[in-house]
Amino acid sequence: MESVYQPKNTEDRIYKFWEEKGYFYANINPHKKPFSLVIPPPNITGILHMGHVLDNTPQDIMVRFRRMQGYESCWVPGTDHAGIATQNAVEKALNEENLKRDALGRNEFVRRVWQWKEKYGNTIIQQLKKLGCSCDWKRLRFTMDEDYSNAVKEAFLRLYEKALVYQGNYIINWCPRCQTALSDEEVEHEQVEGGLYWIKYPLMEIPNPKSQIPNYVVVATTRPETMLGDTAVVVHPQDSRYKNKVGKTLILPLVNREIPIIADEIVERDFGSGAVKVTPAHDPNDFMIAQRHNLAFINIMTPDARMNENTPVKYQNLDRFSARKEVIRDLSEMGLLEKQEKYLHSVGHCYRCETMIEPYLSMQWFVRMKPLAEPAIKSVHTEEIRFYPEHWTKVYLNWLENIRDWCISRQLWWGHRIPVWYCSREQNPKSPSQKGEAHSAPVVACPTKLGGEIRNPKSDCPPIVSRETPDKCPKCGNSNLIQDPDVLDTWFSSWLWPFAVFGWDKEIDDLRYFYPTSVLNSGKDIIFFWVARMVIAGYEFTDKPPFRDIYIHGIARDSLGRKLSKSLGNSPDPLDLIDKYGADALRFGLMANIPLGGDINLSEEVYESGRNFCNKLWNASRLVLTPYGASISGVVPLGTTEKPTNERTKELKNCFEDKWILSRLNTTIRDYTNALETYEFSQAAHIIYHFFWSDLCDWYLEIIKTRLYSDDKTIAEIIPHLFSNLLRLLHPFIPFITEALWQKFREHPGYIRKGFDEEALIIAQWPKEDTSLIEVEAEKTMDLLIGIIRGVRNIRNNFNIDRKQKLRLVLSSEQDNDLEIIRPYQALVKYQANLDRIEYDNKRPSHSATEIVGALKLFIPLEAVIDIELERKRLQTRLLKVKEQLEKVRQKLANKDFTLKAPESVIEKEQQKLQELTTQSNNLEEALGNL
RNA sequence: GGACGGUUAGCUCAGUUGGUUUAGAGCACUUGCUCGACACGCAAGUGGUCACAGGUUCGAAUCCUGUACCGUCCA
Repeated sequence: MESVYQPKNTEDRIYKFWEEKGYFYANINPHKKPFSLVIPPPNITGILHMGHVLDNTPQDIMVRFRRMQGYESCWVPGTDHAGIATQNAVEKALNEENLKRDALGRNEFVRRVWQWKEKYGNTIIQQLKKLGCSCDWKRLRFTMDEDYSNAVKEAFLRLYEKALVYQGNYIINWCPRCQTALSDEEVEHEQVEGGLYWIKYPLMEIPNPKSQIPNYVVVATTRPETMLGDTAVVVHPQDSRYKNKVGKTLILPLVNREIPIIADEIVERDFGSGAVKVTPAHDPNDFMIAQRHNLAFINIMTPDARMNENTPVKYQNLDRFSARKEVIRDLSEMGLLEKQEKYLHSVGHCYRCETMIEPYLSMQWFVRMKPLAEPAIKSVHTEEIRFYPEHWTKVYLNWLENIRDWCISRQLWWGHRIPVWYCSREQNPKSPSQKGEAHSAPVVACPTKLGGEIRNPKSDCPPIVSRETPDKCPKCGNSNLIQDPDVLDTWFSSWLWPFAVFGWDKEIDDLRYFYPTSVLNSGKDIIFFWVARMVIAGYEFTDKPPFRDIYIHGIARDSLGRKLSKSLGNSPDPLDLIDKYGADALRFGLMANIPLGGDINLSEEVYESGRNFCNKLWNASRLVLTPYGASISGVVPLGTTEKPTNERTKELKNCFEDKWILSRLNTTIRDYTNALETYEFSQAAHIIYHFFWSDLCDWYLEIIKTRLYSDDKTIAEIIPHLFSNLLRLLHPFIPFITEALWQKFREHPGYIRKGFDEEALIIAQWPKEDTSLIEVEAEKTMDLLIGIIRGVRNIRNNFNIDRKQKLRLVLSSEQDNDLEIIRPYQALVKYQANLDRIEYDNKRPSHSATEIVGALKLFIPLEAVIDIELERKRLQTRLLKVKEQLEKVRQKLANKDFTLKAPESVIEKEQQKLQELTTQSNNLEEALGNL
C-alpha cells in the first residue's frame, strides 16, 4: 500500500464494480421496507456545479445509509427539460450558425432541441457518477418522456375539469428578451437606482386667471415612458390637496388624450405628490384600479418592449429605455417636467436572462392556487410532512398562505404543449371575443401573434380541452382547429415528479410500493418553485403527500460569502476538485463543514480537510493491514467466526483499552446513526471524525501497537471488528475509499471472515449499537489516564525534555481511590508517557515539576535544575484559572436562594466541584510554595 | 414596508427542553518533533465580558422585551 491515498486510481474502478454488480437497482420487494427518493432533476443544459454537489451528496448519503440498513432503496434520477433555459441555450447555439428560431419554424426548432438533448442532455448524469451517486440508473426519467408528458397533460385536464385551471387576460410578468410570460416566482426583484420624475398634467378647464390654484396636477413616476398609455390619474379620496379635483379632466401631455382624475384608497398619500398616473396595461396595481373604475386598457408596447402603434408616431418603435429619454426630453422642453430626483426602487428581472421584466397585459393560462394550497398547509400542521431543519416550515407556510394564482403558459416552443384547441371559424365580428370578457373596458391591443401563429382566433366556440387531439369543433363541427401555441411552465411538469417518475397514473405497482417517497432533498432557493408545488400536486393528484421529510440545505458560497457565479469566477468546477482531491474528499469536506441549514462558504481548506481525513483512514488501515497486520495473519482466529461479531467481542473485552474502545464505538454507532436519521450531516461527520481520529487513531491504535506485534489473539479479533464497523459507518460519506479498503481487508488472510463477510461494502449491513458494551466508568477512567499522560507530556514539552528520555512519575492524591483506579493501568500510562516507573508517594521529590490533574498531583523529578521561573509562571497560570472557577462555585453555594431552591443533584454537583477545585487550588499553591 | 434567520476564539461554525461543558470543534497561530500508518502527520499550547441594554429566575450563551448591525426571502 502506498503511503498516500490515490483516489484517482480507485474511484472509477470502484464505481464500475458497483454498476456491474447492479447494486443500485431497486425492485419491488414485499419482504423489505422501501426507501425512496427522487433527485431534483437537473436541467439538461446543466453541467455539474457546486450546487449540484451540495444537493446530491446528502442524497447519496441517505440512500447508501438506508440501503445498508436493509431498506429497498430507490433513488430515481432524471433530468428536466427546462423550457426557457434550454430554448435559450439552443437558440444561442443556432446563432453561431447564423440561424434564427423563427426562420427554422417550430417543428424544425423542436427537432433541433431534441437533437441537442441527445447530445448534451446526459452530461450531468455522467458527472453525477463521478461524484459517486448511487442512483437507480435503470429508472432514469426525463420530463419530456412520452409517459411523463401524458402525466402532465392529465394533470392539466383534471385541473381544468375542476375549474382550477382557467384562461384570462391579466397583467403578467413579461420577459421582452425571452418573449414569454413568467410566473411571479420567476421574477427576481433587485434594488435599482432610478429616477423619480415629477410631471405636470394640465387640467382641461381653464381656471380663473386670478386664482392661485395651478392649472395642472403633478404626478410622480419612475417610468415616465408608460404615460403614453395612461388612462387616468388617481388620488386618495381623503387627500385634501386633490379633493376638489376629483372628477375633473386632464390632458395627457404628448398624447393629448383626455383622462379623468379618480379617487381610490389604494393610493399612498405620502408617495410623490400623492397623485398617481394610471397605466392599466402596464402595471399590476393600475390594472386593478382600472378594473374597479372601468378605465380603458391601452397597450403601448410590442412584445419586445418597443413603443407600438398606440403611441404617437415619433415614439413608435423606440425601445422602452430610449422612449423614456425622449419622453423626458420632450416634457422638459414643454416645461412640464417639474423635477426629477434619484430614487432607489426594486425592479423585477427575469430569473433566466436578467432582463428587466415588463408588466404586460395578455391572455394566459392560470392555476387557481388558493384551494389547492389548503392540504399543503394542513400537512405541516399535522406533521404528515416535516421540514429539516424545522424553521423552513415558516417560510413554506408564509408563501402558501399568501399564495397567488400561477401563470402557467409560456410563449415558448420547447415544452409540453397546452392540450387546448381553438375553433378557427370566424364569427360575427360584433360578438364579444373571449379576450374581451376578462373585463368590460376595451382592450386596445394584446400580444396575439407570437412565433407566427395565431393564439386566440376570434371565435365564439369555447376552447376544446382534450386528452386526445380533437378532429372537429364539438360546437360548430368545424374541423379546422388550431392548438394553443403555448407550452406549460416547466414547473408545471416538475411538480408531478415524485409520482410521475413511478408511472402515475398508469403503473400502479411501482407507485404503490415506492410512493409516497421517503424524503425530499432540496435547496432553500426552490422551496416555492418546486417543493411547495410538489406537495400541492401530491395531495391533488394522488391524495397523498409526495414525501414525508423535506431536508433543506443552503447554498454554496465562496470564502467571502458571495454567491458563486460565472462572472465572479469564484465557481470551482467540481470535476477539477474531484480530480485534485477525490470525490470522497469533496463529499466529506463539504458535509463536515456545512452549517445546519445555513449556506456553506467554500474554500480550499474544506476540500483539504476531506482529503486529509481520507488519507488518515487509508493510513490507519495500512497500519493494521501492513506491516503490523502481517502478524495478525499469523494468528489463528479464535473459535468459530459464524457468531455475530458483537457477541464475540463481548467475550473478548478483557483488556481495558479494548473495553474502552468498544464502549466508544457503540456510543458512536448510536449517536451517529441518530444524527443521520435526522439529517444532521455535519453533526454526524463530526461524531465519526472524533471517534476515528481522536479515539481510534490518537489513543487506541497508539496504545495497542505493541500488541499488534505480539501473538495477541484478542487484538486479532478486535481490530477486524473495529475496522469492519468503521468502514460501514463511513461508507455513506466516503463510499469509494471505504469500498476499496473493504476489498483489501477481505483479501487479507488475517481479516477474511471476521466481519468482512459481505462481498461489497455498499450492500453490507449497517452496524447496530450494543448498549451493553457502553461503559461510562471505563470512559471516565480513560479520561483520567489521558489526563495523566497529557500532564507528563506537558511537562516534557515545557522543560524541553527529550522525547526519548524516560522519566519517573510520582503520583500523589488525598483521595486514595484515584490511585486505586489508576494502578491497574499503569503500564498503559508508562508506555504512552514514556516513563520508566510510576511511584505513589505523597511527598514531593525535590527538583521536580508539578502538574495537577483533578485531585491528582503529578511530580516529575528532574535531575537537572529546573527553570524555577518557567515553572512558577506555568503554575501561576493554572492557579489563576482554578481560582476563578473556584470563586464562581463558592458564590453559587454561598447563595441561600440557590441552596434552597436548586435541585439536590445540582447542588451536589456544585459541592463536588468545590471540593475538587479546592484541592487543585491547594495543590497548586503548595507546589508554588515549594519552588 | 412585511417575514424569516443570524451576531459565541483570528476565520468557519457546534452548543439539544435554562444547571453534565469549569463555553467546545475544525482551520489558522505558537513551540517542539523525519519516533517503522499517516508532515494530507504527531505532541504540547495560545486564544472567548457568548453583539448591546433591560427583564424573568436561586441560576441565562440558552427564555422574554427592546436596540444596533448583517443576511435571505417576499411586497
